Amino acid sequence: MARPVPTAQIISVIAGVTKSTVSRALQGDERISLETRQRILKIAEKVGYTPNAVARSLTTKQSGIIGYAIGQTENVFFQEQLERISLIAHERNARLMLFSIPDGQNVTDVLPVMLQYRLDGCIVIASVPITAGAVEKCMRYRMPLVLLNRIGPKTGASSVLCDNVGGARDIVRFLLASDHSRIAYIGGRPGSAISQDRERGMREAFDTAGEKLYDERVGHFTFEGGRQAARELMSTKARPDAIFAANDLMAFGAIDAVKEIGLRIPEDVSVVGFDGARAGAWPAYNLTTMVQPVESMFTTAIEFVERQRIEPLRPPETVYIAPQFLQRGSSRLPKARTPGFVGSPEPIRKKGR
Amino acid sequence: MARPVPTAQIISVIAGVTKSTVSRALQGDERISLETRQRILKIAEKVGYTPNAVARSLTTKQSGIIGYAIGQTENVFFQEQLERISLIAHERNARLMLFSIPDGQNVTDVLPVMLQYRLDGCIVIASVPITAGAVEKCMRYRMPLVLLNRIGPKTGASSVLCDNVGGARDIVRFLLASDHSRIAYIGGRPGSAISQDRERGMREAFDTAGEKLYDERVGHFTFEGGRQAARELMSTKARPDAIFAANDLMAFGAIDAVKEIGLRIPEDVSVVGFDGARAGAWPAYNLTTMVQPVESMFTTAIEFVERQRIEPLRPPETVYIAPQFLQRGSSRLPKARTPGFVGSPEPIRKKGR
DNA sequence: CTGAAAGCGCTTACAG
DNA sequence: CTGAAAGCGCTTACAG
Repeated sequence: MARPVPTAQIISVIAGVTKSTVSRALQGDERISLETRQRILKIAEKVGYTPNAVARSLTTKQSGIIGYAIGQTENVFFQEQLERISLIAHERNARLMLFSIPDGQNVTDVLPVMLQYRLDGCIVIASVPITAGAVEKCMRYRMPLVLLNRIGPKTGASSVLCDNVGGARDIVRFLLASDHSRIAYIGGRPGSAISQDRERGMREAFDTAGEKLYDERVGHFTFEGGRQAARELMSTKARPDAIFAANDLMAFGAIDAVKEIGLRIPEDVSVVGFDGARAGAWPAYNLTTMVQPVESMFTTAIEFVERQRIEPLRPPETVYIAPQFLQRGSSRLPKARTPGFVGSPEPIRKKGR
Repeated sequence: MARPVPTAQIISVIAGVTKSTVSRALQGDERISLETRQRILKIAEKVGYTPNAVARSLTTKQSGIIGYAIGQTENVFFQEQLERISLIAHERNARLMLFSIPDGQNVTDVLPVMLQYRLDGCIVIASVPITAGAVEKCMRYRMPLVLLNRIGPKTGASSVLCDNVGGARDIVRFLLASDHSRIAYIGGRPGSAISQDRERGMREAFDTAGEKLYDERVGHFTFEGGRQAARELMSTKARPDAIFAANDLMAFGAIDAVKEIGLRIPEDVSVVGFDGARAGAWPAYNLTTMVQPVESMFTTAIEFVERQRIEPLRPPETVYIAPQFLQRGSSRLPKARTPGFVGSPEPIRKKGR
């Protein structure tokens, strides 16, 4: 009943070999005779042996655990993806340890715990503040750090970004190509890197096209922010005929605001977001958006952790991955197919900027 | 530059004591003289020492890690809460290791990994299937198992549940008290425990009141299911004047369906959900709902893990925690305040049923 | 093909 | 008040 949890030691006794042999056999080491290996496997199976990962970690100096730091943000996009992300990690033989950073705190506050567990690395989403000191400490402890959607302070951390600049640019190009002439923009949190990148892409697209942004507001990436912004935008005499919100959450708020005023989407105004949040698929929103390539972003992040672990002197890397345009019903179709605009570019990767 | 990660060993050398003393000093052991303790603390600080939790786990046989198994469900309610949940865990000095169970798999499929890490326990949300075999294996490995929102197979796992029966009952009572006479119900996934509990509460309330359920459909807990169900319900000659959906996601779908038909909420029909999902706060939904007491549910789950670890022979426990009614705009107000209905019961706990 | 030994970095009875 | 020693359950050069 209360029999002890089986160890390699007891298997070795049963098999009449040493635990070295058991350890090797369990790892499928070819140097152990097939006969012995099979015998040991069988015994392990029978006693219900499960290797102790803690002990293994101690000797191999690999925990097999990657930290994943999420922030207390209202924009739950990356939380929505968590099951996917966790699955991707497990497929790559990594476990995810979750760290939730409360508002007002930053990575430094949980760093001690991360370090204690000797994590193989840590992935930090954009909404979590990080300091140069934290990056340095991670380097000292050789814990690879991968930042999502932003470049870190000091060059000690790798970065995996959605191509926010390019994505925003494509959205504006799409809106222009679909005969919108009064395009308004709702920006995110002014300080944030994502916000700045998306805004830059947006402006570049207008410049390139020789067109002008019609109006703009700041929505702080929140639902209410987007709602309020849209309310203001739509209350002018000559209303915009398109709203590009820097994230989906604000776009949802904007759509609700537009409907509250009694206007129709997309007949009176097109609304486009950025992210690919779930609720965008709901009929109430049916949101045209630029989908972040979560799958490849996360796979890449884990690869970065892995590489850095194997090759500690390898310099940190940065990669941009193209988002995918998803056209739904919240935006007007182009009157005529404009060959200039490519709807859904292949998700290509580009190094550097 | 490439200086090694400091250990208790090197601190002991610097301090001129043994590592036993260092270990004790760092734990604040009163038996070590204050002078020595402070000296060691200072040195630890200076060299940037971080204890190795892996090594500690090996000796203490406590990993400090709790598994958290989530399913591949469309209903992201518990995913939305993940940052809260992770925070609660950290506050109680536990780390969360995430396990994502793909559709069609169950806990058994990830159990080996959970066991390998010698988790202090594992919390499993209701959407993840679990077998009696898995429960047994956890017991053999003395890994406490806590099930959320359902009772496990065999009595080897503890359970923490939202009082789904009582919550559903209160919703029906509320609807009856607010002068609805044709109340329809959209059920969840027929096989699921949550679904059955909520349905039972619903029926009990009608029986007790001597009233009858007007109509019903099955929505499988999905957005589309709720939408389709509502579409059908509302296309009858004498439409329901209230819809109670067994979860918020279906309620969202139902609301969209109702609006698509051109009807108003709550004037033409009240819609009430169950869960307390974020989107319920958005103006598009503004959903009256029964909020699951996530905070206390999770705190309790961690406490259960903790207790069972300390006292392995302690029998598994089951607790029901009252949800909290949240009235928003999707439901009609009672014509007259009915003293019979208590809107927001205090979140009380009751043992057993 | 297998074993004996050392070691990973801690903690904790047992002494003194 | 502190130390010497054993042990947690593995892995992995080094031998043979």
